[in-house]
Amino acid sequence: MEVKDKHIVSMMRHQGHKITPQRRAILNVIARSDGHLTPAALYQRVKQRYPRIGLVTVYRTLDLLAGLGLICRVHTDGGCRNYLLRRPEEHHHHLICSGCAKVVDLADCNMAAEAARISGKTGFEIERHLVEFIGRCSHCRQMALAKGF
Amino acid sequence: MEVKDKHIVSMMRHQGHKITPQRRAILNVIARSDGHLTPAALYQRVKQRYPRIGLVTVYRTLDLLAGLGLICRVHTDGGCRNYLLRRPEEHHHHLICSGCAKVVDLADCNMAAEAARISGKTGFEIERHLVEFIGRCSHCRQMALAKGF
DNA sequence: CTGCAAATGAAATTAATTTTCAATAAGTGA
DNA sequence: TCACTTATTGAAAATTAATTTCATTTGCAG
Repeated sequence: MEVKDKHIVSMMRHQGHKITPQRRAILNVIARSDGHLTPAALYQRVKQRYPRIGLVTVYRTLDLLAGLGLICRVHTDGGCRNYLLRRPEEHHHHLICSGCAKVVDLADCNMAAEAARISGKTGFEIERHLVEFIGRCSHCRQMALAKGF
Repeated sequence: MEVKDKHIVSMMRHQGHKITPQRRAILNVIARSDGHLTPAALYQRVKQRYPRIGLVTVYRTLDLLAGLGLICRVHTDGGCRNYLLRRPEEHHHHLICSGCAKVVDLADCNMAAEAARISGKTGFEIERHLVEFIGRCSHCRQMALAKGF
């Protein structure tokens, strides 16, 4: 049981969640993967070390871990299904309102220097990147003010 | 028919794809949305102006448009289902290998100044952001060299 | 050790996505 | 304008993904 695992376990306990062998098995597989996993992939892997596990437990545990901020989502393999028109032809970033879901395009990207720095540091050859900012637009902010929040 | 729509239509034609009224209707709805749309949401909206459309046509058209780079994906509403352990507790970015799917955490974020600049420019109050770099790790690059590519 | 409530998983259900295949129609060339 | 070819469509079916139901199990506090 690694230090990181122990930390996660104590965080879950602190939030009032029980530590079951299924949750340990799931956590183990996630922690030992150096890449990213879909629910189905995770289920296959967990089943090898804990064959009696149910798929629904995997989904539940992922939701729990995500809700507690103990796992991250990654987005780069094209499986996400939330779309908008590509308005600028050139490379751009997105600014998305958490209130009304409006998307603003941000055309001036200045990540080249950062990508080069990361490249030098990690040995990766960086092909592309994605950047999203999330916040409340001026309209949603005004609405919140008008409501007296 | 707006200029942008015309441009998209000619790109599709140039790639050998036919321009059907269904595709026009879908493109219209996407273009007029200032936010992002799931397949189901898009289908509901398209159906209002083109009631005979099939759901599968929506899926196919989205795949076509995404493949041609004419639409973008956005990721910030929590619906994406590709996970990895949250290794650094503090805020971090991800560097993902397009060859082996390995994920490297990038802990030093320097987007605060950029976020403030965007905030001043757009009136948004920015709450958070996400950044992913995609490229090939040194191992995959070596494998490609070893194969003679 | 006991009791309670959270957690589990099989089965069923719902939701999302894709395939099949007959019919339709976009677009080209004459 | 017409005929032809092949891409595209959509209903129905199928597959895959995700969630719910509910009886049973079990983690953990006292």
